[in-house]
Amino acid sequence: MARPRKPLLSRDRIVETASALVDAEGLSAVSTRRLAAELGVSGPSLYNHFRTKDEILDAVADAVSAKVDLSMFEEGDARDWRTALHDWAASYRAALADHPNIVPVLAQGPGRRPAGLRVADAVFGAMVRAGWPPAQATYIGALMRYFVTGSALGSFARGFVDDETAYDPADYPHLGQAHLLAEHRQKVDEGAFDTGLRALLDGLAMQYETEAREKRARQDS
Amino acid sequence: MARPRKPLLSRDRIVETASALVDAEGLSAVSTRRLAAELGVSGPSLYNHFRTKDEILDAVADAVSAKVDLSMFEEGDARDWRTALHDWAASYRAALADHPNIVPVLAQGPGRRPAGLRVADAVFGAMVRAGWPPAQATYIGALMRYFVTGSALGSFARGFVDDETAYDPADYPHLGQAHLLAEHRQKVDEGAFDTGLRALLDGLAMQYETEAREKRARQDS
DNA sequence: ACCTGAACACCGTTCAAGT
DNA sequence: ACCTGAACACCGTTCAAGT
Repeated sequence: MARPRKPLLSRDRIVETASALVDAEGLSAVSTRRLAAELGVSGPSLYNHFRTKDEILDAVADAVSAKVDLSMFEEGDARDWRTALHDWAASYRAALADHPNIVPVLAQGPGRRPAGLRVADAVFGAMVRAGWPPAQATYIGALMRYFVTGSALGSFARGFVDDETAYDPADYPHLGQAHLLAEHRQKVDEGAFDTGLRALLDGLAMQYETEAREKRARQDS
Repeated sequence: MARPRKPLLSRDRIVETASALVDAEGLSAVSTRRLAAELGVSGPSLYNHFRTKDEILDAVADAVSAKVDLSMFEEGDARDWRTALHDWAASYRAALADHPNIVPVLAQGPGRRPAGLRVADAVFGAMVRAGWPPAQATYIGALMRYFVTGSALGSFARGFVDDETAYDPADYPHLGQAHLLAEHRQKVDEGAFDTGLRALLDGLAMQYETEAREKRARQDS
């Protein structure tokens, strides 16, 4: 066969197929041979388009980052910083929840992934524009990512086992209902996420007020 | 050689050696053959002590969970829930920071790992005792874990590249200083963690006060 | 019970060969 | 430029054989 006159592969087609495979069967199902088979080519062909398998997975992760809504951070948007942060976090979480198997890659940080960097850039810029000092704006981008990726990676309920015998009351006196969590997992995950997000935003608002008060005091003196 | 009269291996020795290997060279350095070589045996020997390689990594992760301080959640401890949560989060984060390479395993949730379950049990029990409704206590255990594991996994600064050319100002207008982050990474990570933890605890304290007020109102009527 | 070597069905990646 | 098969140096795991 050798070289076809029209390329069989493209970066986009590889990423699409890899994404579908990750979603359907998990990260561990992605081997270069398996992915190539899915694409109708032989394993080494992929290396004409990506340098390593990790680069392919990075591209899959970045495609998820690209789906995160950033419109609330645009200059003209009417939302205040707190609402913007809330809406962004919700969109971020929804994007990860749609593709939970790739979250371990995403959670490591943006690295060189363009969409991941775009997210970091947008939130930092918007927080500075809203009056946060640059150092605090950096912290906010980081801590929000901690929380959102942590929640997507370690889905609380999925992290417990659906097996009553796993939780001996002698060992874990308070976990009597833990095996039920798998049942309610969606409710628990949502409740924990909403509670945590509200707490974070309430707490940040308090710090913002404190800073504003101090700034006014400095100007008055 | 065959069977020696005194076993060459034990679960503890395997976990210790695997931990050292993970710390020194990362998760990907742990293959059953490599680990066995490190222990002076052949690869399949490990299967007399663990059913799978994943079970070994789970045990390595659980050894880290076992180092998390839980004394603040004991019945006799004088710390209030907010201080307890703060001190626990700090100890949790320190334990993970000592062994960053195993965090991806830990972040997936406690599963069947005894020390991980003990942590979940302790925080849930203490929050209920402090007056939180059980559903909220569950959420608190979950959201704190989201934040702590998220921060350990996705160390913000490590997630950026130490390379100025990676951040074209045309693409990322606000990331001009991003390549400097690697330098300050410890400061950024600590600042983001401290800021986020304080915000979370401030926000939770607000919710606690609201609940307490509502409870008083119900009792007065 | 606990170790061994051989074997099975895989991996990621390189490379010369083909068009 | 873009695909191929062959090859290299690995994997996790099973299993019969040894004591």
